[in-house]
Amino acid sequence: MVVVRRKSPAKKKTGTKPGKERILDAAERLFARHGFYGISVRDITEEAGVDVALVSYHFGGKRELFAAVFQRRAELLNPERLAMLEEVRRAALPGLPILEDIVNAFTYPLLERSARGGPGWKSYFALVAQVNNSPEWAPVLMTQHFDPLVEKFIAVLREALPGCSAREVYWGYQFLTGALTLTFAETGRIDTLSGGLCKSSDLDSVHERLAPFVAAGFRALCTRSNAVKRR
Amino acid sequence: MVVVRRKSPAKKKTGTKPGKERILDAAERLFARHGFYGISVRDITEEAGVDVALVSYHFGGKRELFAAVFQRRAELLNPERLAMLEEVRRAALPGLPILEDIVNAFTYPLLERSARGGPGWKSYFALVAQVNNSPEWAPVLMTQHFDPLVEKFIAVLREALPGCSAREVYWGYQFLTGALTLTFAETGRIDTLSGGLCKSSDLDSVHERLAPFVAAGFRALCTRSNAVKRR
DNA sequence: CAATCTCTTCAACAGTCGTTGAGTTAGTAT
DNA sequence: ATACTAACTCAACGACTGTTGAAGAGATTG
Repeated sequence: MVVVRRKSPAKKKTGTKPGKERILDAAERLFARHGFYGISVRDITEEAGVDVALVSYHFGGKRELFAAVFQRRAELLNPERLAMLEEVRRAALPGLPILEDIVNAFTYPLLERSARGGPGWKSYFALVAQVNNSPEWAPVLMTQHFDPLVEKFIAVLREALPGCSAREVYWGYQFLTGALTLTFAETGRIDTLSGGLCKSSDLDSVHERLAPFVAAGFRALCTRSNAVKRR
Repeated sequence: MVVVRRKSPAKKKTGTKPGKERILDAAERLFARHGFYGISVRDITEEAGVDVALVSYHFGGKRELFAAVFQRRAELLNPERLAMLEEVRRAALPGLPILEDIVNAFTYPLLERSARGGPGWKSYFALVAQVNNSPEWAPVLMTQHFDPLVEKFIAVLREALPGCSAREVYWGYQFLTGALTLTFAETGRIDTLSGGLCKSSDLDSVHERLAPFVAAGFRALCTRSNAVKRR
């Protein structure tokens, strides 16, 4: 990528964060926009105001830095999502939770942080969007950091959809995660398409709409599969 | 990326295609997997069995090659999608087309070619998936090559959803395109998640399910927005 | 004090990057 | 035959790539 290079060596910026964290923050921002190969370690360390060699020192190499960026916030996120899922389940006892609440437990902690968690979270979810759609990275990073949680969600979804075949639930989950991650990419396309009526960054609007949309979709898949069976 | 380099200059492969087309084919395959920055022009020309300089000669540069790859099949695709949309509209006269048929006109030409159009088409849609989720490329390439068609689809969707506010339709379209493009990425994640029950490459399964899912989602958005208004 | 440790800087490495200009080939038009 | 052109090869350009080893700074520990 084209980046204006500082002529004099970039000294530490105003912040007093240690170099390791500054590198993670800068890498998050830049990887989110241009992907793993679109950014050099020098782009990152100059943005962070530290020496190039620190990437190898702290992380071992560029790939490991990428993995560390991906891991950092996943570890903060997943316990909260799991707790919210359990809470939804508990609150519905002795009955079963409704679909909309399950979907919300899956999406709300993400949408909330992307909307109001600060620029770091915003970048992070844009990065997740790219990784999730990459044949090269998704099988490694998404599977490693998110699949254990996803399996739990799908188990609860299946509980809430008795009589619905497992395949329908898996495909429904695929559509859900596709809709969600494109939202996180915030490419601004819906802004221009709608002539400014909708804004990519308006994640509250997404939060209002995604659960009803997806829940209705799940129910349609189930009635469809039952109709096919009945034939 | 790591690629085994041929020591002796790679001569033309068995095919007799002209170099320009061979470059487009190779670039499509490699860009789809590793993105624009993840592939060098030498990776491409060696895969194509032609000289490095031919990229600059035929296309002007690497970026222009990327744009040409993206454009080539978009031009073949969009007329067919538009014709199918018009056909759905005409067949419903004097009434309005049903949602499922509109969604199918949008998705079927894509899913059909990705499933049975050959490896070139498969790579192409995987590339579209990555571009659509990239803040760097989507505003340029997606907007340029697909937005005129998308606007027509959204216009017909609004006809078929009378009384539904425009914002709901735009958000519904966003969820649709997110679900669709993640499908095209074929990352294999649903395969491992489902323990082999579902396969990323099984686009017929997607074709059966996407229209019912999305149509139900659209309807849910509309009833939701009307419920909010009525308050 | 000296020893040790972590964090950081600096300079340099071998290799790869996209692009270019000059030259070759082959086919067509004049 | 000559001239022209499009398609292609070859060698090289300067810039940038990720990584490394040696050295230094500063705090902590013995």
